[in-house]
Amino acid sequence: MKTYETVMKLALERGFYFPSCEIYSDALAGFWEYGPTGTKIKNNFIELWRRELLRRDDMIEIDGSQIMSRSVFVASGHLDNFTDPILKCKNCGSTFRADRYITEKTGKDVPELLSGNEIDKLVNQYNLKCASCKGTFHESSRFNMMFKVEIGPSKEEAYLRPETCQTIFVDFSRIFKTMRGRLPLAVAQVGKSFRNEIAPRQSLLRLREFYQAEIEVFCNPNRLNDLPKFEQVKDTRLTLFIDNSARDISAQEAVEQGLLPNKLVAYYMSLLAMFYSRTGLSMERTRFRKLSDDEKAFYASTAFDFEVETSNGWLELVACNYRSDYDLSKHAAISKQNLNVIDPSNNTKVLPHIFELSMGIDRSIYSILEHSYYEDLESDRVVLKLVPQIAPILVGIFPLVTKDGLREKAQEIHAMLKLDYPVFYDESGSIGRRYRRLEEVGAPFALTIDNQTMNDDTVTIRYRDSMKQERIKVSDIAKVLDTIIKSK
RNA sequence: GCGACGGUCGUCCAGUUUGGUCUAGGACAUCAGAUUGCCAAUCUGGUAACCCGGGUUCAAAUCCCGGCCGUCGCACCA
Repeated sequence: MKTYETVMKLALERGFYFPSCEIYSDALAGFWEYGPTGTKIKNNFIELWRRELLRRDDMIEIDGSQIMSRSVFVASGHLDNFTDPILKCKNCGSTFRADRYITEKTGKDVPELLSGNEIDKLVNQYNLKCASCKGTFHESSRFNMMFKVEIGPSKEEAYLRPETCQTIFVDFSRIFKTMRGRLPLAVAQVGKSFRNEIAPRQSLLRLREFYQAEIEVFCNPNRLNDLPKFEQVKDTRLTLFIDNSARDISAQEAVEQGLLPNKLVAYYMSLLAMFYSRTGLSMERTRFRKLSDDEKAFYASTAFDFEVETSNGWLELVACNYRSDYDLSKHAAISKQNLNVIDPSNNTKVLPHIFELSMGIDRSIYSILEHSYYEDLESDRVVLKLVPQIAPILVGIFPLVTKDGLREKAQEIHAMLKLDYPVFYDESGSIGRRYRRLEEVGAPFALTIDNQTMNDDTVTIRYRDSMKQERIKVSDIAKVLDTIIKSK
């Protein structure tokens, strides 16, 4: 059974990921490290993302700061909207989201942005008590999910970014000019974001410090259906989950039937689906779920979550948000910069709208591991069926025995390949044991150097999933590996 | 953040009820040597742990208190 526990166990045993600072007893929840194997998988995932999304669509990529000034988050709305009013019980310490709690108890609609004084007044007026123990509340306070940092000796107020996209927004003007941009322009970034989660849980699934890969598509809102390259993806099958029912539909039909608002949104959602299908996720266990109004982020006008089914239920991997001009208009207003650009197709000035694909990398890695985990009961083995592009090791190189010159021959082949391919040399233990160890970390191939190698310069290549073996020439190894890696 | 339960080698578990025999044991994994040589073979030897801090006691893995972490439930999830 592929469960969270079995994947977690493998991750700990094989160095995929593990808790941060674990040798100290005051290690904090919500922080995890990628070990050597996990780092390779993560890097491979990001490289595949670059290949299948950025290069395919000629996107540009930046790498921005993680600490950003206060004004950025005034403009983005995070200082207001990212802050929850909290009621804390004096007696048992239970905390409640103040606005929702008051609404729930009194039936009154309470705006989220109510001041602390007004909240305390309502609490007194209705004589609200703690739901757990009937205790009285402290004065209401605010909890901000952003990590605040102090810069320099004057302790200038700044924040760790809670989403990577803000750097793309604030850099937009310069990027557009220096890169001779034209709408639609997709700008991508991979990096860390930070959120002070109240209850981080389940290792990579809810972290306080986590990786995002975000793509922000700047577009002319009047030309969302003027997108010739949509032709390339119009037949892509998408699973749309709307109003509690799933439908499998082509990108073109989805636009025609109004399930997706326009070609631009459909185009990028199609690219995203194509990318994930290459990571080894089981696509029949994924869907784009349309968010209802009360689920949407405060900046989104249309929102789909790309979700994957795991042993814990459906998990959000990617937020696909049509953010309209929310971000650029706010940044333009607060920074007093003009962020309009010219659309040369009709020489009009526009403030671009933004459609974003905001991917959670850590969750994606976990989901790929879980979907790849396979217990082969017949052969009594655990196999991680990672695709070659994601696997931390592409091929293991094993001398069948260490005598008769086989060790030296194997080391020679290893040296020949190691600069160009992720290979792994191993001569310890029986050959079967080495195969087992290799497939447990998802390596799809093994090359075995045997006595015949010494006579005719061929090796066996063993396929992880079928356990079948073939002989290939040593001089052909690179060609065979290239074919595998570069397969479409 | 609240509540319940839990935390012992890399992993899984025994030991805690009833403090002493625990100098903490086993299995798997791992390392070295021997032997074998195409699917986790065998033998020998080794490395390796009581979450942290305080308390009770002649004596603490074991009892008590606090912290941290984990699982689950509630709440939260921009």
